[in-house]
Amino acid sequence: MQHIVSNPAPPPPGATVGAAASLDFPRPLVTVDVAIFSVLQDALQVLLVRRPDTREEPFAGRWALPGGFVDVARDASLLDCALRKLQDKTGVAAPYLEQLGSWGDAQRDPRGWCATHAYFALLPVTGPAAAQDGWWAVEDACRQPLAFDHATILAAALERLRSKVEYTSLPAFLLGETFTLPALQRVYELVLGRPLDKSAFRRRMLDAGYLDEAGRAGGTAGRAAMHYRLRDRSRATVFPRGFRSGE
Amino acid sequence: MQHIVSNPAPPPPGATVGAAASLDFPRPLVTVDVAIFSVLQDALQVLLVRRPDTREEPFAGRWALPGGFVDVARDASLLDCALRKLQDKTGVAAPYLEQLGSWGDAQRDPRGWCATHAYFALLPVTGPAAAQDGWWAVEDACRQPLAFDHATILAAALERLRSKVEYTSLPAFLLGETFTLPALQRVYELVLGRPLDKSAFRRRMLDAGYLDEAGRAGGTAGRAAMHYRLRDRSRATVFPRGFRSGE
DNA sequence: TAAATAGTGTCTTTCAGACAATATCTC
DNA sequence: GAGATATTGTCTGAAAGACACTATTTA
Repeated sequence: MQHIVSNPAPPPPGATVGAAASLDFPRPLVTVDVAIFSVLQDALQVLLVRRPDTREEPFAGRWALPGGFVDVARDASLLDCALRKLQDKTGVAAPYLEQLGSWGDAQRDPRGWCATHAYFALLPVTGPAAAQDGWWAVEDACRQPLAFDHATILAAALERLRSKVEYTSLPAFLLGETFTLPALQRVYELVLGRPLDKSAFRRRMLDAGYLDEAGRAGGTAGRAAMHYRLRDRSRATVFPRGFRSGE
Repeated sequence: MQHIVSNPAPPPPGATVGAAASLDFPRPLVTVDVAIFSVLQDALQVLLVRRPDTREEPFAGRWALPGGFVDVARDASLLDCALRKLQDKTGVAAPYLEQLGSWGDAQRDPRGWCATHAYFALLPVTGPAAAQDGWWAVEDACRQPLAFDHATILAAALERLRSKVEYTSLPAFLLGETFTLPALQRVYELVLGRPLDKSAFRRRMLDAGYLDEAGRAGGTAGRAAMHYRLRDRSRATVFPRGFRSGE
């Protein structure tokens, strides 16, 4: 049961030459899409873009996740492609970025068989970028009719995010360089949609040993909170258990 | 998820059909690979295939994960493509199959920019299929030099499997239609590489409520064990906690 | 009846949630 | 000092590991 792949068909765009006769078959379209999350106005938000409004574009004028075709000349890898999209839309170079999954079939894009590679990114948004439109509270974004199967992808991204927030340090990537434990707890609560116990929360974060103290800062009313910073921004910390074990 | 299905024309390779001028650019190669796991001879094994030994094939003669190009004419989706590969190699139609991730860059395939979509499958192997060569104990397979970046993919598959075995019912898909709790525990131990406590294990499995009794059967020495069957073969069960919480 | 394997009971430890108490900040 | 917020301490209940015990089968 050896499986020889050779499918005599019209030459693909960009087909190579020489001995590569067996590569002469139709290739799917290849795209990357990114679900970019942040916390703005005390809510979890996602960045959407409008599809170009030209006649020949599919889903013209619809809202969509940022993304587009892989450019084999510019993108060294799928990850690089995702980083490029992210840089284009947000100016952020190195956020938390994780591969979510792939969706590929003959139907999802009217232009032909297309496989998309979805990533999700977490980043803090500050200053003018926060005013940029395109930020949607996630509940609103989910109610919106999105281009392609982006509603499915967004739902999967949210599900993954909410699931991982139960047992990882992911929410820390939604905050800036330093942050307080109460602020972090608030983000956890926003994503999870339920309140957490203060004492248990602190124990969890501190015992995990993934935070470094970064000085005390005042400013608001009440006692000044200790600031912390991530010991390692390159990866999330996995806690030994999730919140509220059973239930 | 309203989804406009209109596929006006097959991907025009090189052609400029109507307004589709923007599709006229080089496309990556698109493949699917599957890490197929089973338990044979009291060990976790993975199925490898030999790359064709012809001169013009990359990695000729090397061992590799089963896989190959997506065939846009035959495969309705990436998942269908994975199922086809699986059917070809094992004859099994509906095993546990999960998407693992994508690896795509300009370097991994000498034939050009290539994105692969990796899946992993769990299935029981019985009768003659067990004699088929290509089954490798996972430790041996990992030591083998594999084609492409399949060593990376196999390592990721193993990591995912081992990680999920800590808190899901995945190992049950490595066994046949019915099985005993001692047999199931043995599979957990094989995958995890450490012994588990009998009492705690049974409590866990039974409390999760994902098993149905399937009659008692004797045969071997000692007391006859109760057989069980999965209540729902379409999805794995997630336990509220993992084994040995901290540590 | 002995050996082998399946299945149960119960004690202990661990740890997360609840919640009360204390500390420190601004005004 | 009052109000607001941060931080700590202690109790309690649930659940997993440890391990000894009981049950049922074959030889």
